[in-house]
Amino acid sequence: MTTEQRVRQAALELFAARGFHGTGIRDLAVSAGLSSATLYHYMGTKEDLLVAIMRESLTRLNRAAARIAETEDAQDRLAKLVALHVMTHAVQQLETRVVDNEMRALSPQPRKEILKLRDEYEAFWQQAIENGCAQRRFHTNAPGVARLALLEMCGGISRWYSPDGPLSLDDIVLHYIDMALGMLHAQPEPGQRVVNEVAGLIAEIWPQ
Amino acid sequence: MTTEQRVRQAALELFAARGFHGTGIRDLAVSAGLSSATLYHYMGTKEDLLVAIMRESLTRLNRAAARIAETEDAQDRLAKLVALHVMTHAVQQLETRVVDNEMRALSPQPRKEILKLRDEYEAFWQQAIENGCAQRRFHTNAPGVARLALLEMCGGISRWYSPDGPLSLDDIVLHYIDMALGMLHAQPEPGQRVVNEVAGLIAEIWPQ
DNA sequence: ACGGTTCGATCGATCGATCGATAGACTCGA
DNA sequence: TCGAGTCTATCGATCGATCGATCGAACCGT
Repeated sequence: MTTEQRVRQAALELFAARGFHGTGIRDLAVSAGLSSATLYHYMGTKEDLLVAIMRESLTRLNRAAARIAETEDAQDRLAKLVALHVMTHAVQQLETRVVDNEMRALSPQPRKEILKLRDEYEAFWQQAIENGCAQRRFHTNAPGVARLALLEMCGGISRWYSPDGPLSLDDIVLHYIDMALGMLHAQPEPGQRVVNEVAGLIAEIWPQ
Repeated sequence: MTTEQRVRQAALELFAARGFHGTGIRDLAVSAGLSSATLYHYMGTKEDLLVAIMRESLTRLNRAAARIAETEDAQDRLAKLVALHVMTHAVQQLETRVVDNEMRALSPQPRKEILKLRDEYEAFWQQAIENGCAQRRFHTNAPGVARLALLEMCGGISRWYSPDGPLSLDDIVLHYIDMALGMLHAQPEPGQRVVNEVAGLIAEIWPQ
């Protein structure tokens, strides 16, 4: 791992655990194994570091969502979005926690950029829900409320998921798909096929 | 409004908007219309202020949930919990944002106390869900996952609700009840009666 | 000897918290 | 009624610590 990656990783862990304002430059330095001065050889300001973390996370999410948006079948498409959101919020837990909680720490200019990326992502959900409603596969009078409720429900997993829990991530994802389709009064969806597909997509977009 | 209440209100607004670590003593003082020294005549440490806000919010929530727990009918009981959670997270938006986001700012001792209150509250949900499953009114293989998903879904409203939105709060609550029962594959529940009941309960426990 | 890395020392600003002082309101014995 | 003593509320000044950030000098592989 390069030094820059170590800095990034340290920032990710500390921002997720203590928040942006709760993390000092010296904390970052200790965690990355550098002096606080050397830190500045690899990054700009502390805020630049935060923005870079958020930008990368949201950009990848959007890339994945754009691929999923090609799916024709309404249930499949929503199920894939749910799987993507739940799996990334579980596995890329630190990134998503930072994205979801530290938006307010951004100054106006970067905030605008990051908000645009987030809105772009939410639009994929809105389209998927409205598409399903138009096809009479989903039934809700308030697709906007449904979108917000779905996103909060699926994203919340980043607050509690642990790989050591009693259920496998696949099982959890299947439950979420079931609950999401239930929320929209849609026919249930077998699911495991969808989970496998999305897992492949994630492996492609979040390489290691 | 007493000075102490003004301090509390200023802290509530600033902690919710900028976070605990993002709020300085001098910010609090300006917002409360006092000098930073006078602030300490009305409060202990900054953390004491945070703990007091969290404790009051969670204590009230538990008092309301305990009353709802007396409800026999499973659908009614869950619908009431949903209504309570959604309405408080919408109306007492600042309090609930602070409770949900600033837990990590607490030092170990107060955190223990606050976590206990939160666990107490979540137990009411767990019991309501398991009770419904035992009566074959709800259908899920993972009541624990359902509880977490429901709480995140219902609590997320504190991130976006505004009284100026297109839907009335009552309508939103009805949608949430519908979605929650859908998630558990339960029979739908008329609902408005439940909303009115819970609104009365809230008015009793959060007086103004 | 050169360029990419590293760091100790330090900058001015701000942090949470405390100090002593002061002004006013109330209490109570003379 | 007066004055001494007490209590509450308030603030300017300031404490030591830490904040984010910068500097010049030293290090090191080539």
